Amino acid sequence: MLNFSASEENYLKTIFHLQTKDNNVTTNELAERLHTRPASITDMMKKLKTRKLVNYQPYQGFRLTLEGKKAALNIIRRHRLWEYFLASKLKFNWDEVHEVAEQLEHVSNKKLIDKLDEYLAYPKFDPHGDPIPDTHGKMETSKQISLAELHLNRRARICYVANQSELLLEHLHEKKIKIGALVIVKRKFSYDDSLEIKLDNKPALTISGQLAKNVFVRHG
Amino acid sequence: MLNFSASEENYLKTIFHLQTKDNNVTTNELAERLHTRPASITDMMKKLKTRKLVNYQPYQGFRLTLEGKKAALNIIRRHRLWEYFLASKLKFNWDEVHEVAEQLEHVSNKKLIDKLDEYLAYPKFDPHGDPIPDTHGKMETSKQISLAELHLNRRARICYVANQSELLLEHLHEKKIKIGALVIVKRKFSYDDSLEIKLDNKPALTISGQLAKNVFVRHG
DNA sequence: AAATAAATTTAGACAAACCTAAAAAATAAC
DNA sequence: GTTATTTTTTAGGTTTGTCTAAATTTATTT
Ligand SMILES: [Mn+2]
Ligand SMILES: [Mn+2]
Ligand SMILES: [Mn+2]
Ligand SMILES: [Mn+2]
Repeated sequence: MLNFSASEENYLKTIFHLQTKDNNVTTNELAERLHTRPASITDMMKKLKTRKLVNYQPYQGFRLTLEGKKAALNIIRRHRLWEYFLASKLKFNWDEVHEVAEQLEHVSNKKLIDKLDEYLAYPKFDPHGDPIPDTHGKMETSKQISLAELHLNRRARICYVANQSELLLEHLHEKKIKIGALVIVKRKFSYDDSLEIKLDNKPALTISGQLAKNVFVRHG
Repeated sequence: MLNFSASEENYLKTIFHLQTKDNNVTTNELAERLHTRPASITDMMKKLKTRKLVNYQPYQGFRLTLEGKKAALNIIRRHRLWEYFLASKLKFNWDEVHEVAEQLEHVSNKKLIDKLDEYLAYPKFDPHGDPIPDTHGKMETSKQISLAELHLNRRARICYVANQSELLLEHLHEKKIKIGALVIVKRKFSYDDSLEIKLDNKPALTISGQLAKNVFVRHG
């Protein structure tokens, strides 16, 4: 595994998070996410291309090569292991760990990370409910469950919406419920199966049992 | 506490280690220690001077201001706490921790370090026997003892030589025993009070009881 | 299909932290 | 007290990663 600068690592990691099966990442998208200017993205893409970490053709966007993906998973592994350490050992709140892990993830020493993993007893998920890649880049693809099935106080992420009718999508928009949001079920009312949930740590809101059955999450 | 770049932190820390009560640090000395060129040192001293972290007059060498010393102690605190963590929690060997701590020390987040300190139960010495500064920069000034008094297998550092006769100094030179070296007593022979010691983890050597009584160390 | 707008790339600069080679100052040797 | 040596500084470059402004390409409107 080669060595990357902190900047290169942040680019690789962020491209990984933005790219999907069928869509390349665009220059503006990445610039916004990294709080830099589009010109800087182009500069770095040229560099990462010569290092064979991204596939990139001018004006066509870019995506990680296999090499690039391996590197990104390694950085994500470090980030999430440190987040787990901060929460479980140092008693940080789960919403304070990200900022610190952003720095710790760039300390590159394989033995350090593997020993940390061992010390933490090989955790499978970070404090946000995101899966932690192992040494080989493999990670849990926790099965999807509906919000109705999610246990109380377990963090999960919204990943899918079933039965995507106009009305349902509109309703989700109203309630500001989005794919990728962090969700915690705080109370369950068996009277009508309604739920009190928290989204991205914002004030609680109540949703109907019907809605809960159509919103799917991963890891709870 | 202001924010420093990793480079600035390395300069500050190293000046702290090199400066003594009466001697300023010289350009060449620092360049050699940091594996850079003298010209780079001059560049950085100008910069640190404008930031009021060092006192520096061209050609006169330099030393830390009070501000600079405070900053340096903070970096040393981080370095040694991480070394302690790596050795005590992650089961690194004591001679592997320094390299990793060189990277971790630059992660600057006060809460992280204070929580780490708490988690480690406020250790007073790092795995090399060097004292760990507390939040205010205070640290143990472990009392000096002679090598003859040092317990078996306890790490200590040579800090002083009593009765500095020509012969003694020459003898120390022969045996390559230097101030600052890490020393561990591996065996004690009561027959003649001679000791078998290890210096800086190199092959063991034997020294006489007379020599041991005149070489002083801190922390065992 | 032309015109307009948006996205992206290029050109040219800049700061941080290095470097080499030359000049200047301080020390040491005659 | 000159001369020679060592130390330090200055001058001028380089690399990495950023930026702004202008040019170019692609996408969207009419
Ligand atoms: Mn995170
Ligand atoms: Mn992150
Ligand atoms: Mn160390
Ligand atoms: Mn140490």
